[in-house]
Amino acid sequence: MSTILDVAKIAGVSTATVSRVINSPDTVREETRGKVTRAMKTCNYKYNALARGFATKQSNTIGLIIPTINNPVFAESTRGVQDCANQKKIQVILGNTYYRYEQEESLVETLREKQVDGLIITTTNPRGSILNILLDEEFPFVLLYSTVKKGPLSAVGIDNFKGGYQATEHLIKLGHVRIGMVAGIFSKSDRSFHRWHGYKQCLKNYDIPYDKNLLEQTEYSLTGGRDSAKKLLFRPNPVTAVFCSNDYLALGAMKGARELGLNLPEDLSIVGFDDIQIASYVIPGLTTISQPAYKMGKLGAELLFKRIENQAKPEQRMLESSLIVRESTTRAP
Amino acid sequence: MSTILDVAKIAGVSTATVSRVINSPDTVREETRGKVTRAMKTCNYKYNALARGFATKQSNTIGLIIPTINNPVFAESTRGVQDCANQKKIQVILGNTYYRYEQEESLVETLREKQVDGLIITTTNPRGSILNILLDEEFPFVLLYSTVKKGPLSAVGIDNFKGGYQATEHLIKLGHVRIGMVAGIFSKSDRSFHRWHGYKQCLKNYDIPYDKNLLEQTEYSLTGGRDSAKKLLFRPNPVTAVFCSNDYLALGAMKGARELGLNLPEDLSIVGFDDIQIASYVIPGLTTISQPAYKMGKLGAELLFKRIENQAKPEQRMLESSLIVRESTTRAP
DNA sequence: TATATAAATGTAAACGTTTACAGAGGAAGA
DNA sequence: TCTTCCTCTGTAAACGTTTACATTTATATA
Repeated sequence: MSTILDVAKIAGVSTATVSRVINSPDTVREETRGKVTRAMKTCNYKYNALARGFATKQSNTIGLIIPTINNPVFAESTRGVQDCANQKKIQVILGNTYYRYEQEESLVETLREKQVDGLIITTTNPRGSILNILLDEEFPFVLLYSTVKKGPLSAVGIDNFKGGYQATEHLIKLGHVRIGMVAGIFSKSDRSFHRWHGYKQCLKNYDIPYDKNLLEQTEYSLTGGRDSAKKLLFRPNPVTAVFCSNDYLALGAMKGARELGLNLPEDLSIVGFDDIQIASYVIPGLTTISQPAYKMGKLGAELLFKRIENQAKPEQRMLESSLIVRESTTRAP
Repeated sequence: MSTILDVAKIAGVSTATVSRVINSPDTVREETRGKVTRAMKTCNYKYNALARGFATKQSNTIGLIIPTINNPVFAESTRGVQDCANQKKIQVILGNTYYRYEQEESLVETLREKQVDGLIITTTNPRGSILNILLDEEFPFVLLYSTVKKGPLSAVGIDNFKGGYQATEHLIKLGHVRIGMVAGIFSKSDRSFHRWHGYKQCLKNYDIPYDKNLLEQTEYSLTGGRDSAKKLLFRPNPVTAVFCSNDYLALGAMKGARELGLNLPEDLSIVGFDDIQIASYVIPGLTTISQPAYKMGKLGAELLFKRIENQAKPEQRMLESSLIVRESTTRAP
């Protein structure tokens, strides 16, 4: 592989000049520039961005840490991050934690060793120690799908409490009283925890006693949703509605209910969370809380770059989420 | 940030020794090793993998190029690649082409500048020039979801022709004659092209005349599937069954059919392709051709690493795909 | 104890850029 | 003509590792 030095020799200039035609062409005389570009062609020169990164201490690479790319919501925000980064000629290294905090820690470490310029993290545990370490060492990062609303760190998220509240209120207004919730494992997803809080608070505000037997916690998966829904339907005095902490759980719940011979939505109303694309294509269409995943990723990336570039102040951004009513919810029997 | 040199000074050894405790601890005396590790702690040493990459010309990074992470199939194989890579302490940089070949070319270039050790590509155009360039320059890469069956390049894929054939045969055996196909744009997806060939060949083998009006080509999306299905249903002498080139199209087609008031599967049988997770959770369950996406990613990565490590011979691997019959297909009316 | 061998460590160059600084040359102003 | 100021280019050090080779130290053998 040829280097800048080879090019320089062929063109009869110094390496500095070659570097300049690459990085700031306007500072070199047109004639010289021509010589250099021609020399590049003749020796089939390939730029070495790694060497540049080494020299400048800027890798032009960021790390993106998410629970799992399998979840369409995270896939969507990943696109947002990538699209924003690629515009700036920055690459993104992707890592899945599978909702395991140790994995998150080790990813952060590896990515920092790789000298990423910054990190975008959908954390599994906002009170974990890595975030503090990153803060202490003033390493640029921003939280995605964040539940933190203030403090010295950059974050973008939605109001999960409100989302949970809205979902529950919608069901209550349809006359439901036995409202179950299928949630993620709280220790693995703070978001789920906040949604549950919204659910609880809403019940309280409408004078419906909270029944802890109507909470099922499970892995974020279709099967998890299916099995949990079945459990809730087997309880004495079973639920007539469930609020699921995400759409995959909700889709699973639909399946579970049908496997028990129920008609949807007459026998069971279901609300999801996320508004993934497929939610509107399923029958009955899934009522859900929509959150702007792509935008979240894009905004997160923008925030990060601002932070990397001008040491901007950390800020938290709350995006709008909203209830989308489709056919999976109906009046209580 | 402290460097190996700082550590060396504190520990009273040379940088070579420090490097050795990092890379081959067993070659340094236990006592020295102790001194060094302690020195690392005291100055909070952080390893610089970028510098290493620069020195060794091995970035321990690979590039993964896919059409779009939005498609669950590609998300799944991305996981396969990542899981395999991370085991080897290798990171993966992800890039989406959005089915645009120029984007693919530019991604390859950028990633190579970043000195990735190899590439895994789900190409949009197997006859494009980049592949040949990569081959010429002996750059390690492997094709995923590949349609090439022989030649000097590494590739893993399934038999798309056979898949298309099986899907069609299934419909024919159910008595369908007016069988439409909703495919991707052939110039953007060779896979779709091969599936269509399988479809055509099968019709021929069963003496059903091929009607070019029953082919709809569209973007790979839910909306694309919906709109195309509607078009096919509005044809004179409309279809009683459609074979869709992927599950998203099929899910879209379901929606389209229902929007026209049809009952599924009685009025329209639908076959998809991919067997994405949601396919079995939808009502009616989607009959589809399953392909082992995770395995494909994993195998692709393994092949790549073998190639990087021991200059192994290129090889093509064909994985098994199979027809999964669910409820979305039934006898012709 | 002397020698041969093996194990542990050090020396210094190399990897391919960038960039602060210096220098050359030319134009413009006095 | 001399000075000043630009514009363009060159020089050389720096970035943080690795690694071939040389050297020292320890161990085994006679």
